[in-house]
Amino acid sequence: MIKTHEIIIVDDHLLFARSLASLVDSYDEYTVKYTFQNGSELVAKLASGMALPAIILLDVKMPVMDGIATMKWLKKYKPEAKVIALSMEDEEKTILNMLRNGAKGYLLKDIQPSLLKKALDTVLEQGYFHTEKVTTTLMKSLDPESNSNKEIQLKENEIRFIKLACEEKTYKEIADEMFLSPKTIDGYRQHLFEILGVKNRIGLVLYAIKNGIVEI
Amino acid sequence: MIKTHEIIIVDDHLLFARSLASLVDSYDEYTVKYTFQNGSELVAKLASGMALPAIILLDVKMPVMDGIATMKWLKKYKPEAKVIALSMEDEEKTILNMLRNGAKGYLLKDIQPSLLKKALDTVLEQGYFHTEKVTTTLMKSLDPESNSNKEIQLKENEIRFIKLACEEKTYKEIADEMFLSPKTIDGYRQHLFEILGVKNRIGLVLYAIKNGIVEI
DNA sequence: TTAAAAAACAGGAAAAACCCCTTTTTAAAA
DNA sequence: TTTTAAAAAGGGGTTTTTCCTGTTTTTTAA
Repeated sequence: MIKTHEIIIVDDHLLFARSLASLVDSYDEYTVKYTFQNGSELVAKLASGMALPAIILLDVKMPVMDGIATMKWLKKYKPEAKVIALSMEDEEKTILNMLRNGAKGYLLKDIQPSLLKKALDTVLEQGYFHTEKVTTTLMKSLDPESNSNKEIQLKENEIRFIKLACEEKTYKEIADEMFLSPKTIDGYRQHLFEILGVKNRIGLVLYAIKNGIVEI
Repeated sequence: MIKTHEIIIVDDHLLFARSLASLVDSYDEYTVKYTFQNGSELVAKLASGMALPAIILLDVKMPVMDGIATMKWLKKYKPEAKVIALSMEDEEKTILNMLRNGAKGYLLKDIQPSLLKKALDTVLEQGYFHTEKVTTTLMKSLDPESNSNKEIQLKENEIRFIKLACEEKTYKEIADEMFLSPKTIDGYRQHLFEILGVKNRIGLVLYAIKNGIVEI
């Protein structure tokens, strides 16, 4: 009797999710148990007692509850979960963020399908799987020369401010909307310029977009 | 004997392409003949005499030769091709562009997989298939009231200016870089604010990003 | 060639953004 | 309870952006 490993897929693009399920199901050793459209659905199920599958294939970019948020939850409540992150982008920061939160592997969606199979097998056998690309990124991040290694932690209000700053509003209007003094807003602005290394509001907007703080 | 219709999939994300193939192959009536990673590969094959498949599933956003470029080629050399566009984004402009170039259907990748089956069936039977979303977009674009129908044509210099405005530069610096008077730059600014319907430079930057004038 | 349109340029002024430095309030730690 | 640190608010200033109303120059087309 062949033992099949259960897989859960989390991806907001249903067509992709189901297609991927179809592919995974075509492997004898694996069977897709569920597909979810976002992290919340997965978390809800796990929280209500569902057993962990052998592997979770987790999309990074999702609305509602994205890959990173989901990883953080899993790290806290289900640290033994084996997660392979799936992503369109190869942004260094995102990759590191997922790995730092316990992802066992990171696959770009443009890989050869055979690599998925290999990734699944390897994660089960060895506990992790990383492509050349990810390994390189990892190495680079460990390089002390590379200064870009410290994660910037933004406060709740700062994020609220940034989001509003990415609209066509004046600081005065933002202050009103946040029920704060314009001077406080000015303080946020100044502080953010400093820690993010930007020169003006344009830089702030670009930072916000590049780092997924705002959707456009 | 069941007759199966041949499908070709074009998508740079191999994992998605193969997964989708797996899903399509699971339908009795359809079989995937090829998967290509970009428009060029498809075009090359067609140009060298390959017969058209029943339906082409064509990703919109691809490197090398994207969906729109591919549609333009097909419109010219293989106008009888039945193409269903696949896309992540529901940007009105892109949808219209694909349809204008002869796509028979436009599916967002977050649809229910069952809808794909329906789309394939319908395109074969009726020649086209459109979801509610696309129909609405179409209607809106035909509505003469909707002013958003006239494509905004930007001048060379305006585009140069916009690109620089998306960096952390002052208008003075931009003027220097373009060898123009700051007053001319101010004229560009004012004119662009008007025709693009934005209130300030932030709006301009957002417009530029949304419309692919700048890469971020 | 000439009239019209578009592009470049300007003066002046208000509004907004940006900057530095201080004080008050709040929250947490010793 | 006192000390400390951070968040919020303020004072007062410079620079940049934005806006309005023009003129001059260049380009386009009749």
